[in-house]
Amino acid sequence: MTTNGAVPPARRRPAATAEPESARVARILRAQIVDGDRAPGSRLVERDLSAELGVSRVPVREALRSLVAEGLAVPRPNTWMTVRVFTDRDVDELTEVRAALEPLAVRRAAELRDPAALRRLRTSLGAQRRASERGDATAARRAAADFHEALTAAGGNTLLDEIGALLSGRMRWLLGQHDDLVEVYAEHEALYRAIESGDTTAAARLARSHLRTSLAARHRHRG
Amino acid sequence: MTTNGAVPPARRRPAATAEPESARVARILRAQIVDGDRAPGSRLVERDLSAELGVSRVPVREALRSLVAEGLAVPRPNTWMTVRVFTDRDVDELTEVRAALEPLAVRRAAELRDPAALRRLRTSLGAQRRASERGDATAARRAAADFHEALTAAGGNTLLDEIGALLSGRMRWLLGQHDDLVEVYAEHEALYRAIESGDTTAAARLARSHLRTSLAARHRHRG
DNA sequence: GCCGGAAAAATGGTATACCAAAGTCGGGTT
DNA sequence: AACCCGACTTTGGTATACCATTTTTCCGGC
Repeated sequence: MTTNGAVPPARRRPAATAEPESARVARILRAQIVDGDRAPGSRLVERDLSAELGVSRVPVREALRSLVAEGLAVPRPNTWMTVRVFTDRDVDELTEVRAALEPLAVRRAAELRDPAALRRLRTSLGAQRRASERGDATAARRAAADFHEALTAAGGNTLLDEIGALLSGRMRWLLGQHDDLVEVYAEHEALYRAIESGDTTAAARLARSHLRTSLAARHRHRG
Repeated sequence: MTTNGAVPPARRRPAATAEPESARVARILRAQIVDGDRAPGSRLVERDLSAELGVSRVPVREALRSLVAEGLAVPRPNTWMTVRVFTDRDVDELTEVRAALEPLAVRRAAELRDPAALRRLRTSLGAQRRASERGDATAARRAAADFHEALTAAGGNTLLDEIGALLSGRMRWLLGQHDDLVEVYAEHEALYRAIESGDTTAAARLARSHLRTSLAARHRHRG
């Protein structure tokens, strides 16, 4: 049911297979979900997605599993999955977990001050600044999410980073909910400076206040 | 290459399919790994496992993905996975994360005091007591791990519970490393009592000291 | 005997086709 | 209008085949 109706044995990727199809599919679907192209609650049907993306069911299955793990898709036994509908409670839970983990990661980052990690932080920070200056909300959100991922990575704790990956999808969705990009940027920059200067106390404190700010922004937006 | 050499079209599950095969396979492999039946570093080959467990490659793949997510298997691009070899650093990282999350879960559990959650805690606690009294180390470890999972669930935070599931495999492995079951049981019991009585402060404090104890036990064991 | 590289085997990734069980949905009945 | 039942849909599973890459084996040169 792919696009071929005449090609005999089918000649696929003639070149390098750097990234597995499943990863590519996951990336596409993830982007569509966090960008709102796929409405919360809408169906995610394996066969349909296979046809849409021109791959077989196998990689689609794998991709959907990943999305479930990231909390972006909700499976129901023997039926189609749906795009997750986030509730206020989900946000509260995410905030609670972030409040426990981010100060930890940030403190360790300020202790380590790993050059490569700092560089990565600077890169996403710069992208975020440029994007928010030219009013590109999507790019700014993406960069802000990148910054958060760079942050958990900078803590040097692989496990913490793994959990960060688990939270990544939710974070990107959350970032998509409020649009005070300038405020977010300012706080990220302050956070970066505290880390760069090795001020562990200030870094942890800023991480906590950053969390309060985003929570306040959300409440403001929802009345 | 399965086990059939004569069975014509193959007759599968004739009965209820309550649990997906992939989940069953994952459960089997997980148990084998944490119980040490599969040596750290040993190969996990899809085709071989398919044949061994009498299922096709698909559910085996899914199961292996789960194990990777739980940190019990390590994938290498385009080749077989291996059973994870845990290092001291892995333990330190796990401890760091647990130190951030468990006091949180335990404090919330003491606030909520949900009857069903308390019941579940009591159940695993009782199983742990009985197992350690009769010297059944494997059962005691299993019960101790169950207790920990019940603990994260008792916090009422779904996301926290999800992360708990992610750490579950590592936790079970870690529990398998030290054998002072009686000490672990005593601390779990104290923790339970603090939660049941709603003493949030004591609960959080006990969670932290429990962590210190298990870390000390490990150092003792490794000189 | 040892080393390095070519050939062979192993292995994951993907595609197709089918089947059975469970869930969904719509229409008819009361 | 609520309910029940049957047809359709969809997932989960199995079997088979093929390719590309990696791993292993083995053989000849040094």
